[in-house]
Amino acid sequence: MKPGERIRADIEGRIRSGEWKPGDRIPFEHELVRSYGCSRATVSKALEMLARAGLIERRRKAGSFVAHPRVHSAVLEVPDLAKVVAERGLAYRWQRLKREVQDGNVVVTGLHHAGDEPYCIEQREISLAAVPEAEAETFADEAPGTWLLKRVPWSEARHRISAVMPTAAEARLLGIPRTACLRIERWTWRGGDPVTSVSQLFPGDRHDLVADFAPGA
Amino acid sequence: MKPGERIRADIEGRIRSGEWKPGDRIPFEHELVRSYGCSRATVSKALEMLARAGLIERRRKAGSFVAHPRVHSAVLEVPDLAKVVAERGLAYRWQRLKREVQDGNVVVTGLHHAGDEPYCIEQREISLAAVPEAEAETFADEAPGTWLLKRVPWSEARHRISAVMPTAAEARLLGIPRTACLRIERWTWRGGDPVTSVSQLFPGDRHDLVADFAPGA
DNA sequence: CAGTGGTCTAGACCACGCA
DNA sequence: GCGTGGTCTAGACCACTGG
Repeated sequence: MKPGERIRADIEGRIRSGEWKPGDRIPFEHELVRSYGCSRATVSKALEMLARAGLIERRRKAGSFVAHPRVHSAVLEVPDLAKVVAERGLAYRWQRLKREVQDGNVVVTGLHHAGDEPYCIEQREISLAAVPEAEAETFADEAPGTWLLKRVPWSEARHRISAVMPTAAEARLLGIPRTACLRIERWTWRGGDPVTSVSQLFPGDRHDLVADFAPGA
Repeated sequence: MKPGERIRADIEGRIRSGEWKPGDRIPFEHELVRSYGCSRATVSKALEMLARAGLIERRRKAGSFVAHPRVHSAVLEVPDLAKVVAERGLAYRWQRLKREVQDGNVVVTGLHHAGDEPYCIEQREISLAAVPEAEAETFADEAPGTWLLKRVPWSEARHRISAVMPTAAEARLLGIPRTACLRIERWTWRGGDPVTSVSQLFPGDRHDLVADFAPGA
């Protein structure tokens, strides 16, 4: 095992095992340099990785300390619907219901189907200022999310997840009684300018979100 | 500005602006060493930070490339309920409803209140194998989540978020009609051994989850 | 098999923050 | 002040992998 990796694994193990508890100071860099017989850059890099992973906090003059666990944070994956449906072994289909232009946005409404059943109602706005090519696009055959993925580079996003009752019209579209639905809203910007926003509505019994959290992994 | 930071900001800017698109190769390390007039370690560290942030991918022999954006991932914060309630300017209160021991687990059911209204039903199991001190704890005055935070070191967790209809009994406890609720379930392990699991049920109109995503931030 | 990134050494100066 | 981590230089060897 490489020296840096060994140092990192050693310390991480002592933290995860509980041998070193939140708040404890871990050895100074120069002490680790001596005990592991390697250069300071190597030790420093190992500690930096642990700090990035959130396992330790580093303070000048004071040293490095085992961090107190964050209350709870997790990486939430909001995957491509076509992929989710395919992984369940069902046929995926996009059905556009409406497309119009309003206030400089293309507004598209449609249904994602899994097998023969409706799976999600999507309402999306795309800013023509940010994505002028959207003007010429019908979104009849391809969901706007999939289309956008190919064109839009890196961006920032905010998600909001809530539980709502569907309106009568929404329940009819989804082919379900008026029962709890999961709503995922997402707003996307690039450089502060809005790119797109989307609201997706899922029958509560057919969709959920899973988020894993393994610090340092 | 420090050299490493400048290199990083430069490249990040070109990616975020769209000047360098997903799939584009960025200059080799040795080219950046020449053009910025600094050491390879500095360049390497800057690129490594960008790689960790997910903005670039590095491949031996081939070079470093602007990454294709992940479909959607976001950091979901699942904060302490007492804190959430306090931030809304409401009084927080925990009310234990039941505590029993079953199959080596302490099972606690209770209500989180915001102001004078019920805010969340919590059902929790705590493994006595992982947390033996829980045996002596009544959880009458302190919610088990808060209590655990102080005692349990680093752990892994999985979250599941779904929309459900409350049972009649749940609706009565929450003081709401039978309308959509958000359910958050969380399973926690340490070193592969289960520590605790919890199911929280919120009235859909009183709680939602927000997750931000700014790659590299 | 040549060139890339991955990792390492052995030094150095600096900025911060506690005393 | 002074010791800590933060950052940097100028080298070096190695492992992987694409051409």
